[in-house]
Amino acid sequence: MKYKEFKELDYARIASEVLAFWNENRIFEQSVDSREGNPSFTFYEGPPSANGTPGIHHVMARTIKDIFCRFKTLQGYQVKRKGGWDTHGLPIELQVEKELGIKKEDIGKKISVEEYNQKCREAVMKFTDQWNDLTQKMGYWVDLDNPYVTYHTEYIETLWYLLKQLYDKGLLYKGYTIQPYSPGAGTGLSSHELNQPGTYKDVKDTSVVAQFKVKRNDTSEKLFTDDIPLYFLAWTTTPWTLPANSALTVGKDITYVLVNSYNPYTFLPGYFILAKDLVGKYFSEKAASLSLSAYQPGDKLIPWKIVAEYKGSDLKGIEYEQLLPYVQPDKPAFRVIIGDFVTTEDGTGIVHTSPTFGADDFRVAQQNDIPAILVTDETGKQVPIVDKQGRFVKEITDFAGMYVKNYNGQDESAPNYRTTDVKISIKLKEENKAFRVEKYEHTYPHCWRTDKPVLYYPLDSWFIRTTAMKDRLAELNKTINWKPESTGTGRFGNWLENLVDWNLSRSRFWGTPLPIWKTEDSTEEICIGSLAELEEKLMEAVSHGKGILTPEQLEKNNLMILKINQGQADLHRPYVDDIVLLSPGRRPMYREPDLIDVWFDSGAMPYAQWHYPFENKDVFSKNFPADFISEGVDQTRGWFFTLHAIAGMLFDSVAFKNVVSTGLVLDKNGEKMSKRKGNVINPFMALDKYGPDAIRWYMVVNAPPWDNLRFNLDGVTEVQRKFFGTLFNTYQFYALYANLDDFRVDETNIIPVEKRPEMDRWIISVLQSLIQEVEANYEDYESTRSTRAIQYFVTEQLSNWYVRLSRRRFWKGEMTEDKKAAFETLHECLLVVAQLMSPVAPFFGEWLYKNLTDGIREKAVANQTPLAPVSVHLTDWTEAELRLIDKGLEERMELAQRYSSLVHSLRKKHSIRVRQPLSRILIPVLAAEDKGKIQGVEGLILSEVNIKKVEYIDDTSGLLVKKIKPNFKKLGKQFGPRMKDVAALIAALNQDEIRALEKSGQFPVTLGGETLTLTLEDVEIASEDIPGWIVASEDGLTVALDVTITDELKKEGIARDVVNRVQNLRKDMGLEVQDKIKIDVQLSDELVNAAVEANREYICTETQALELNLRTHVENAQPVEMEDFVLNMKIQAV
RNA sequence: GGGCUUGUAGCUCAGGUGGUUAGAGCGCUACACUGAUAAUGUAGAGGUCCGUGGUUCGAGUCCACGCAGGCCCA
Repeated sequence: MKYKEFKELDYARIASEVLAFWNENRIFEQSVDSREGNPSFTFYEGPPSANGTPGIHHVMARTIKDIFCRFKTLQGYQVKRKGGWDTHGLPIELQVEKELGIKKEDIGKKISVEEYNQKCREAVMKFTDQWNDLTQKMGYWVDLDNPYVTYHTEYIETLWYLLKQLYDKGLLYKGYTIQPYSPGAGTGLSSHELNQPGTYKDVKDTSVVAQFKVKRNDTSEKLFTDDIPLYFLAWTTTPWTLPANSALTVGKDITYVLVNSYNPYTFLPGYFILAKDLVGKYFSEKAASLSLSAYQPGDKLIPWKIVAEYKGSDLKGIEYEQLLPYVQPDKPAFRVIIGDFVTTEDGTGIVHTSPTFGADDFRVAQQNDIPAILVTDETGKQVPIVDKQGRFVKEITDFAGMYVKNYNGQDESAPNYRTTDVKISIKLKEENKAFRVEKYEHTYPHCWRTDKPVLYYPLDSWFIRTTAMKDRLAELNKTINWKPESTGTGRFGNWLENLVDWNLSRSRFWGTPLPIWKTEDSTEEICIGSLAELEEKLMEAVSHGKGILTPEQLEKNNLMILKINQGQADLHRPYVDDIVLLSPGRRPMYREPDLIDVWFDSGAMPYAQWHYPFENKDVFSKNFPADFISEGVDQTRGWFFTLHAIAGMLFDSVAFKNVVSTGLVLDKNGEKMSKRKGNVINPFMALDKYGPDAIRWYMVVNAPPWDNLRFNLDGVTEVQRKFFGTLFNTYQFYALYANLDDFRVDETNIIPVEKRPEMDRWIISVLQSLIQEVEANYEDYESTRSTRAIQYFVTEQLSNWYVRLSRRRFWKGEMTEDKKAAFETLHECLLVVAQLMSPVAPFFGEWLYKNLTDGIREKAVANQTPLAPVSVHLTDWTEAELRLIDKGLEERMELAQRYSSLVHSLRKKHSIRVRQPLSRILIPVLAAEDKGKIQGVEGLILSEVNIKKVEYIDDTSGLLVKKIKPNFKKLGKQFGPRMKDVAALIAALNQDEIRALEKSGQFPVTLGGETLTLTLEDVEIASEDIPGWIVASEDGLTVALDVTITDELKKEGIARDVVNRVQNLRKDMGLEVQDKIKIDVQLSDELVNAAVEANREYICTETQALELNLRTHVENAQPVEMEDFVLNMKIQAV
């Protein structure tokens, strides 16, 4: 059986053939099954949502996932990869709304919740086919036959189990969150709704700089100098929130000043505290020089003076008197706290903080244990001082019942119309509590349905008390290996440090319902943790509920019991909403209407994918935590966090040990891909046109995966040409000559590496180093470094050096030991490359492996050798054989490459073509060992650059001109500031002095009267010149070339030219490599004739010519352009 | 506004712990080489290493402050 040869490299064909092979032989399944009993390597698949079409960035993310799973499989681990689908959530709901042409409030009215959810269920798997197609075509191995699906009842049951665990630990509670709220519409607004065009409008609001009077006590005493009162100045554009003030927030590093002046409305004296940068806004420059004591009430210019300066951190903890004391909080409040959101852009640098009416305020208050100002409503609930219609509650006596904004449609143009903000401002002015009141124009969000300003308002929500476990979560995070590290320590770590409770509630329809039932007065509640528990409670409700529950409720409960028994329970809305349970006090309990955040769904996949703990306990325990996960960096606070939080809180464990967060895929100009810009790259087109391997390889080799990738199809073409093209050609070369010789590698009869020629030992040595490097980098999740190393090896070392210099060995003569060694060496290199590359380029790696080994499979199977597996993905990782690494040899080969390059450059400079042989080069050697090294590769250099011999010249020849340079690294440390002088001294040494230094190893110099002894280590000496020769020199290597062309050399050059032209003619005639020919040359001038005559044998062997005749006239001869003449010749096949 | 991140040739990227001519590939120009090659070699053109300060004998590299892009969050 011959090695397969190919006309051209057809990426798409390779991909489709290999894919068919995998599917037919279930290679993926085998790659998992064949590792049964081995240690497992656990990977978690972050579930994609199949309601959208996959993009090119999914190819990126999945390539990274695939690489390490395949690599670990090669290493012998069993790597199960359960696929999954994320099926709940807002994007799906919005898409369905759009399809049906309805809005959120229509659900339950125009369409029943039941029908609506049915639509969502259908929509969510809409593009599953496309996703499966992509998975196949890109070669992503993941188990899609048994995926986990987040809307399945088993999945939800596990979620309920987990929620109940949290509930029982006291980590699930109901509280407030600040959300945009429209009193007019009576509903909260999602960020999506807030981003509708036209919601942000320019409005003029009354803004107030309020005076908060400092309480004089131990903490604040340092600020006082006399008995004049001190005030914090804080600015707000929403004066109606001032009765709800419970703290003032300052910036830690902002500078504040204490200004002595007077209130412009009451003319009373005071010290005012505000940010230094903003003094000019409130105190006139013209008044700065006026005397404070000369001030008369009513004066236009109010004198002022800065008397002290503080950092924000100095002010922390200082207490002040409540500004509008209508409602008292239940905990200590009214003090200065530190917040990261304070600026000195506008206002006073001190932020009025009311936890009920601002998200920042709420968060910073929570972090500092500042209570909100709340009142108790008629049902006994704690509520804010503004009700859901937008009116002040009765406790705000002076303003009770007033709308904080114009929500009741008052005529604003009426002559005595005053906004509530204005009324509050007047009160503050009168009470010496306002320092400035003015209109302020700014943009503010408005409800897109009512056109009224939005309020930021606290709404009921369920929270997971992540703050309770904050420290533990941060600690666990430190044990995770993040790639890149900064995402873990910075983006994720910093965020964990400032963690707030996880708001779990969503007021939607399609999602996992919160399994909590409550009595109407909230005094009794229950959290359900399993179907069994639900059934038990249902039975209880049914058997004791007569007369308490309505007949309809009882019937629905019965229906649910039936469904549970039939294994057909649907835990979605509206069915769960129909369930009414009984409390221990025998009162009806209704479900809390919220759904949970979809991120909880996906964060719970380690447990829910196995329906833990109801099933698969053993599978779970073997596969938790994950060894490896990978997703986009935008998941840091999404999936990465929810995985981490749930595992940390419930299992006191990390959820994953290694994580690669990938960057974004941008277009070639670094812009985000978007349909609008039309710069989106269709992944299916890209995979079809360029093949999956080139796309995958490009994505990895181009830049580390955590950097953003500028996806440029030209780059893919380059990878095709440069890497795959070269590798393909190298294989083709091997196949061509192996087939000619009918050669086949026999694993049981291989020439030991030690017995192969130096060239072979070199590439084998380099290959072992490559294996080490690639393995270490894969281990470290540095796939980019692995691919770069492989690419360098293939293009530079294997193809461009080993094959290029070894070609003759492959096509010359009969099968000899040397030829066999060459075949075996090249085979070995290609085989290892096939395996090393296979995690990244799984199709091409497979193709290469099979082409190299299919012909010897039977024998390999019979002998149970390493090549027995039918697929590269079933092979065992090739271990680097350290004994085969010969660093000395690698170093020598590098010398050969560098010297060759230098000689090439000399030839170029003097326009002497490489086919023209030259007699000699001179290489200066300063040390005997250098000479030895070069001699080892002398032959290679000579044949590469077409030179007859090397002559070495050493120091004693006296021919060398040397250059000396200080060793800055060493001397710099020693001499520091005097380094420049030392450098000058060294540069000034003459040839004799350098020689003296070299000879004795030391040389005295004087620096500023001090005698120093220079040693050889203090300097670098190189020979740079040989007088009278043409010389090239680079990085310490020097070579000189003798450019004399004797007649003899000239003739040889002509002969080589003849060979070249004959070869070209053969090619043109379409002859095969092994075809024999006959050459007739028409006599020409004497030199040419002599050249052909003298090199007859050489020409014949090179060109496979059986005879070469010089004739005075050749019929039908072809004129052939030579260097500086035309030769007529004829070639015939024989 | 905050956290993280990026900025080096026309393009894509390398440049441990600071050390004296800042590199590679692609692209461009010219010449050469080639019986595996869609390759390859040599040379040329192409750099304010984002800017400004600082530390240092010495900064692409360290520090500070900016500028510009990106992501996440407000």
